[in-house]
Amino acid sequence: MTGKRSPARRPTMKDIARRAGVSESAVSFALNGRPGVSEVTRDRVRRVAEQLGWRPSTAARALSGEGAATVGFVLARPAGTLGVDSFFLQLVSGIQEVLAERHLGLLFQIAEDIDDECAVYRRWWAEHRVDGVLVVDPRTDDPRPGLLDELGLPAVVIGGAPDERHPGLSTVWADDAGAMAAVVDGLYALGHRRIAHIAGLPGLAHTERRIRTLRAEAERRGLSEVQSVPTDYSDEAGAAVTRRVLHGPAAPTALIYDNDVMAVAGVAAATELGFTVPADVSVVAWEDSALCRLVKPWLSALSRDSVEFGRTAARELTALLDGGPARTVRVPVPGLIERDSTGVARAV
Amino acid sequence: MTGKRSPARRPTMKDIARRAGVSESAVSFALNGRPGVSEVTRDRVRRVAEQLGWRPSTAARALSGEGAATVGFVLARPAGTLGVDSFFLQLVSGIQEVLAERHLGLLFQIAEDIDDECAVYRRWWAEHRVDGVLVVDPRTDDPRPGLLDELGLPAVVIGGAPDERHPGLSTVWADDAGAMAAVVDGLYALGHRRIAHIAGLPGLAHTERRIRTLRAEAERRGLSEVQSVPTDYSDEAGAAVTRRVLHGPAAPTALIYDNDVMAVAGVAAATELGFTVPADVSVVAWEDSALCRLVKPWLSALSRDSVEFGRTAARELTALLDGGPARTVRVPVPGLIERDSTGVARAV
DNA sequence: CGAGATCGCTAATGCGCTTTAGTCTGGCTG
DNA sequence: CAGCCAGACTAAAGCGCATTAGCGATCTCG
Repeated sequence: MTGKRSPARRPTMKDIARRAGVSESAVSFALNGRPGVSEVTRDRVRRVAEQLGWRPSTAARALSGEGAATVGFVLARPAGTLGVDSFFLQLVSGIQEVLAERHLGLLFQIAEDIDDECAVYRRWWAEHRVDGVLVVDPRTDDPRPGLLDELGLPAVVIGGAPDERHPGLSTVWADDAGAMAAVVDGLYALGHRRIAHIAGLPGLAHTERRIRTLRAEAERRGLSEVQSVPTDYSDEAGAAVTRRVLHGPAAPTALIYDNDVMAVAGVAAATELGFTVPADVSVVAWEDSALCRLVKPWLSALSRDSVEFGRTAARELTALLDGGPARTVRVPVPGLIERDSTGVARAV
Repeated sequence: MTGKRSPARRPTMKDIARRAGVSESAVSFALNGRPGVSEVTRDRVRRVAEQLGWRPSTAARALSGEGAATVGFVLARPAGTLGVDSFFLQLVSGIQEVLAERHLGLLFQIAEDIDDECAVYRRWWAEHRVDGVLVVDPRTDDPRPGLLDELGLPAVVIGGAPDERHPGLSTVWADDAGAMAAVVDGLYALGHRRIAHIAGLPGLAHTERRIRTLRAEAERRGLSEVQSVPTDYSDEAGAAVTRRVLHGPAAPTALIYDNDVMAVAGVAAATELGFTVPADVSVVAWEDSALCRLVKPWLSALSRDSVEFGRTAARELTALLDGGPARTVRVPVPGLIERDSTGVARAV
């Protein structure tokens, strides 16, 4: 009879205690660096632990009040728009890097929508699963900060503007208002006066922020033919909106897309309509990726270091878990990489 | 003095017991559907639990032998090639769907390389963090199945051919040998006799399988000018290899790319060299995605349902966790979606 | 009608760890 | 030399849950 699984019992502190000839408490003291044991004993215990390949059971640790050594990350996006941009994997990659150093786990979950996401937080909290969470895609009028405050779950909001109503949360964000201003500056300098902004999901804080900033920048320069059109980030939407705005006599001469996928789809759509990029219309993608250099012409894009963004967020969260104060930190404004899709505006 | 965080204590079974006027054990019996309490009491307890918003502490559960209610997923790929294809997020999305139903958490980690990945498994096991794991990117001569067997950690290998040496592991895979045969069939029928296969990472089981199958198919038809070139999946490699194989007098008339990104990069490279797709050279991408319809010409691609793939894998793992036997299940062979990048071979 | 089975429930134990409250020894002080 | 105290360590309790043993009360059947 072969057993179901080879047992391979994991060593516990009791095993260490026995082998080292001390009590379990001594082992605990020794391994956690607290006073109560002599240095000699501490060393011996450490050696035995290492030799046995001992690692603390997170379950037991969590149960005795130490926290779960895990942070949570929920992604609430329509299933269709999931794999399209590379931003999230890069972000997660950066997050991981920092968490791994401290042996913190990352509990990952995909949710249907924001209510579902809130339910996940509640469950995680009740189940004692996570010590803190990373929140992405902050919205205008977002229910999550309030909930997390209420639950007392440490959290850092990624990509949101600081929210003074929830001083318990940290925020890590890039000033896309500044980036938008820079883009408009550049386009204006090239002679563009009619600009369309194919925006992302309405309701997302940064979408609204970009739209607001664009409007403000336009007003500041007396441009009246500037518009923002929200989408769902999909390539279909990008193409459809492109066709729509390009239709008619006073078509924009510059298009700003809120992600790379839409930009690529938009270029294809524009080309089909007989527009040449950048001769007839300039294109800027808000998010750089391999994609931007996979198509012709190469896309000018706003580039940021998403991995570093993730690292920063994770660092803020660990600081919070260590009992530090909530902070608001700004990561560098995305920079415009000028490639082949932007040029001097066609003479009207 | 405002406390650091609002306490918001989570309810425990003791609270329920008190409110329902029964013992803790009765509560446990009631809530877990085991015999030992009357239906009346069970209902009452359930109601109280719900009203209190009680959820079992996974820590406590895990400690009392029930497992951690979590499965692990490690991604070991070079950081650069991380966000490029949409396969993983879709896979994870499918996995989630199944896990969420059973309230299983997904612990996600990115590793440097396969040794690092093994270390992660060891740690997870020792820390009692996961009940099972999902393994991707199986390799020829893979150390992971052996390790997982040794640790007694239930696991399902995603995308690997069945491995009779480790009967404890389940396997979920698509028969890409069959798919490759179908692709070659199609290309052959279109008159293609010289085919280049821009393959993925060498050492990955499915890369080797595809290469082997292609060779076999070529031999079967007496084609001598068929080659496979392994790459690192990056767009740069895709472009570089494309330029290389297209150079010279007997250039292939058909190119098979092991992912969508390389295919797109390859088309761009070929176009630069003066080749027209599909007039001069046909292109097939092994992995369909939005990307394939973002470029001109639209790419013919092998399409599979990655989300369903993930679902299937997760289902197998949960079956394993329930004590079921290890199984090998095949998901449907990817189907060739013929779009605009494949055509009749140019007359030689 | 009494012995055993069954039901509905409670008390107690253990999972692996942290932490508090001791215990004991040796050295130091007055 | 009694009295104290610091240092090194142990004993025990508790975290939230599952589980086993146990205990009356009711039921069943010979």
